[in-house]
Amino acid sequence: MPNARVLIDGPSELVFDYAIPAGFPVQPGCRVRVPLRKKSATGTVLSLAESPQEDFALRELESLVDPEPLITPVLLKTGRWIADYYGSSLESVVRSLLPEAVRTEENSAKTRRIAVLDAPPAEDVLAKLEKRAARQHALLSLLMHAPDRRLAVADLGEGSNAALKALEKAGLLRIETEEVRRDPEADGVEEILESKPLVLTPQQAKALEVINESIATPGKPILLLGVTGSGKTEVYLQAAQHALDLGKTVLVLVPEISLTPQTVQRFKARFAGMQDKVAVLHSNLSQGERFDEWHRIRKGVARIVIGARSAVFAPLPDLGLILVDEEHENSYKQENPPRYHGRDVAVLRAAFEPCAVVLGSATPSLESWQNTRSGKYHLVRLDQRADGQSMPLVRVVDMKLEAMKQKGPHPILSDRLRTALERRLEKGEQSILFLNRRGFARSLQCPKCGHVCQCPHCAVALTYHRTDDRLVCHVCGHQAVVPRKCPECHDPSIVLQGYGTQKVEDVLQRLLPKAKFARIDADAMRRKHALRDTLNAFKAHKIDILIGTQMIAKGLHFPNVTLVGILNADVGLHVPDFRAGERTFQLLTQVAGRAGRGELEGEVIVQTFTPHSPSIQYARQHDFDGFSDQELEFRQQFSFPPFAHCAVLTARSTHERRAEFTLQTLHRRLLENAPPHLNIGEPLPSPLVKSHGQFRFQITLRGPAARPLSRHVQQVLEKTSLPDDVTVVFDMDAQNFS
DNA sequence: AGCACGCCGACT
DNA sequence: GTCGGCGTGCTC
Repeated sequence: MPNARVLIDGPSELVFDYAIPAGFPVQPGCRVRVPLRKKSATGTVLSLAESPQEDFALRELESLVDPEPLITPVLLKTGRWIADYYGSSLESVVRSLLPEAVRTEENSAKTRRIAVLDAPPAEDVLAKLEKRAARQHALLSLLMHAPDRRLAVADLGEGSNAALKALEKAGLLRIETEEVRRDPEADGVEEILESKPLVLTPQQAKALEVINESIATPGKPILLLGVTGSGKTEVYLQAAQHALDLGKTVLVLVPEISLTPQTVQRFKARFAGMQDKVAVLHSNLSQGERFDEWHRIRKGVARIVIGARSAVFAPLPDLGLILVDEEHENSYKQENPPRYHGRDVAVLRAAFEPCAVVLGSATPSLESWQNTRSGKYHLVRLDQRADGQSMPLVRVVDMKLEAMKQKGPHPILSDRLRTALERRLEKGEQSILFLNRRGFARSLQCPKCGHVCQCPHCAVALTYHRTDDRLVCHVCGHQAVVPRKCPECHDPSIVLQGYGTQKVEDVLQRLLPKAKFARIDADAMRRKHALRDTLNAFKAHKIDILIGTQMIAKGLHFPNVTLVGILNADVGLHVPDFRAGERTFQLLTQVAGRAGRGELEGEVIVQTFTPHSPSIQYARQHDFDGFSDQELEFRQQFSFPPFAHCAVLTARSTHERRAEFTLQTLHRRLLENAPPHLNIGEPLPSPLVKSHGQFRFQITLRGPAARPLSRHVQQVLEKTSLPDDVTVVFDMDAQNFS
């Protein structure tokens, strides 16, 4: 007799075997109630194991929480892989596989009561009621004229309850309950117009053919490298249609729902006629909505799921195709346990299912790119824009020269960009200005003693926000009042240094008083629907110039935009991260791709203090191959990803010394019995030494093989007991080094 | 001796 | 997480 191996809910990572009472249809992935000590607990069946001989009698499962397994075998297998590879607890993995809203027993489908009239009542009955029970008579006549002779009880108005009960008792009507979907999109004001498939270019058609073949017979993952404007989304849409036609389901992953509204909208528009077959998963769903969407997916009612990272675990049956849009985005990496990479999990799940998987990007990650070079992935290219337009012309402006010309240390706008903006205004065309820093000024600095106002909890300068006249920490959100004089030397001439989106808006408004501006950044978009409203206003040309942070970098398609200005392309280039160059190249390419997407030709102006950096020059030429060639050479030379796996072990604590000491202890143990070719870095302060009031130290590890690296670190962590006030975090395949 | 309190290990 | 065993230390 096999037993059920059960992971008990709760933070304690308990795995126990239970005997299965006769007649219990238990399978792996089932939710069960089990006896634990004197109480009962809930848990998840991980596997059915043949009796492991123990010296005590196993206790029996109490009951099945759900009649069928909630986790499919493939997802359970994927979950085990994640726990092992990323060194995360099974508990955290199951939490990802089964959202809180699904696991909580109190949650259930929402129902409503319906009054049903099976047959119209006899005349004499009606006549009798009319005299003696006016309310009952009114209800009956209402129902007789209702569609299908059905009405929701809730719609019958207050005070109908007694009458309703009487009618039910008399057998004149029935009360049914039916499930109602809590539709996350129900309050969506915007009308979605159904779109028809477009005629594909030969390149798109070829790409679609390759994907369709893979849907029929899953093989290698496909990397779809399509330049900005090449029509990747149309290929996605038609591939999705093909999978649906074959009776299969489709999973679409986007970097973050709120940042890619247009991709989501285009899917909704194409499949508008089948609203109930499209499910959208994102972090803003209420518990009830998430419960309903999840079960609609699991039951196979929803055939297309669009969602961010965590949607990679959507329990779709008959999965035929996974699309990972903007696969290079680092938001696919989860920054809390389990620290998985959504794109990598998608590739893994596709292999387990098996189904087709397409990774799409104009600027693929070097990891995926290297996989096409080694033959692990299949490469499909779209190197022409779908509308036949040429790529926008990119001009680079050296801001060192501009600073000399304008006789100021940090000019915001070059003459060239300013003239270009004016010309767009005259012609009635639109512009986008990109600046990767929000707020008004980067920092507040005293010219006398050099003191910079810093966050008391984090090792960063506070940013001045003019709208609320406060200093704000962009790491932890701490706010402070603006000092009148230098807190250090009491000099009153303390001044603002650098600039952010708020200041750009301010300066431009004075420079171009006739232009209409809007700003898109985390501060301006705090209000619900603010982003959607602003984008719609921009689309309707109620705004001439859009100023934004990276929120506007991707996925936006505005045909009337002919100018894109990148104000400071250097931000992000000089951070201590080996991916800095890659990120800058990706960002510049993505932002530049917003220009010239319609009939009109696009122009991009890039302002930089380092005009000759490879990231900027290759982006200028729209040359991904050139960039990746030289970048891969550098990565290979120094054994960085994609030629090695890179992980970070961080210790943090409010006590600086204890965090450092703990990490030193771990470092010593890591050096013992290390697997071959594992490069273990020295314990060093993190680039962001202090954050949220905690001091952070880290060790970087690099090795040719992922498993030996991950297992070695896990073994060391297992045998090392940590002080209570020190938190240690292991981040496998880390994307973020600060 | 009797009991409150807190630590720690086990829980199938 | 939660239960209970057990040692400590204080009181009757």
